[in-house]
Amino acid sequence: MNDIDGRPGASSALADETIFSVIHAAHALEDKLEEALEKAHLSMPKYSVLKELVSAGEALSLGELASRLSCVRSNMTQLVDRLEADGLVRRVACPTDRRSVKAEITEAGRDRQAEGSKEVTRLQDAVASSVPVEDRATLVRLLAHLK
Amino acid sequence: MNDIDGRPGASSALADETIFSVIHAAHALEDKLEEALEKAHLSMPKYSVLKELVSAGEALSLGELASRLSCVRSNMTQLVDRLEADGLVRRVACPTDRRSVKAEITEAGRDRQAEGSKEVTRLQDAVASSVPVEDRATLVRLLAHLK
DNA sequence: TATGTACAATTCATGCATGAACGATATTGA
DNA sequence: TCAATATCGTTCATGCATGAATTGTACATA
Repeated sequence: MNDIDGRPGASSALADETIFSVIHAAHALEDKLEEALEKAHLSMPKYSVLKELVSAGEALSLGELASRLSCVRSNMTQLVDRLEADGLVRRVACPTDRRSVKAEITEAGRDRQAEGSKEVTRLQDAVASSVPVEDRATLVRLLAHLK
Repeated sequence: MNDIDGRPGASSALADETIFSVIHAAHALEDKLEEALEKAHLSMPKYSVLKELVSAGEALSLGELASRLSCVRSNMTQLVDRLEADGLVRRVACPTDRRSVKAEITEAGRDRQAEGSKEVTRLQDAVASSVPVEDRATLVRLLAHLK
């Protein structure tokens, strides 16, 4: 006796506003993440770039970075501008393709990424442990589903 | 035998990147929503304001709108600027408090909100029906949890 | 009543995201 | 070889979000 309004699809305790609820919940999570990273003086986009550079283990072109972080190139241009101003990254010319510019992480960048990572891990643990054990498998499944 | 890395909290198939997965999934959902609303020539923030005004059934002060949509006032100032430029809303002076400005929806605004609502409902149904029946209760529970 | 405090909206600076237009360089194919 | 085409990064215009500073108004109380 759910599906009160009789619309097909809106059944079984899935409210009319589920989409907004999910988005809202994610935003709340995002805010927590931003808050945690702030302790390391980093924003999420900046942290993502540093993390990518560290895990790649080498300098990456701006286009490659944009592609890996799923954003447009012009965004990466600005982001790297800011990271460069912070001294966390530096632009280096690509020797094999003169159109391309690579972003190389600096020592300061490495340090900041490590600090950020600590904070992220802390939050990660807190959030993970707040998810009821019996719901974890479902969460993972839902996530895979909504890809 | 989960919890491979042995960190407390990071257990039972909850990967190290769960936070990012959730945020990423929500962003994907958000993109779909933006895409749907685009058919009604609306952005999510604009739609939210119109929806709030319709459901309130009366003009609301910018501060009230900001508070209901959980954003800062300066943001609402700009948003209403754009909505006003679109002819979907109009500013009216508050008779009882000369500091306050109310946003009143126009006829065009009402129409657009209705169009947007149709698109949102369509997407809502599609998403809802893509969530496995046996996972729905859990989803609702998780959402309530992450409030 | 005058004054200090609280509150409303705005403006400004900044960050982050997009897409269009552009110049420089690579690559392809006639 | 050289003209068309594709790709790379940048710039610019725009939207949306924040917080700080400002202006105008309301209100409490000394």
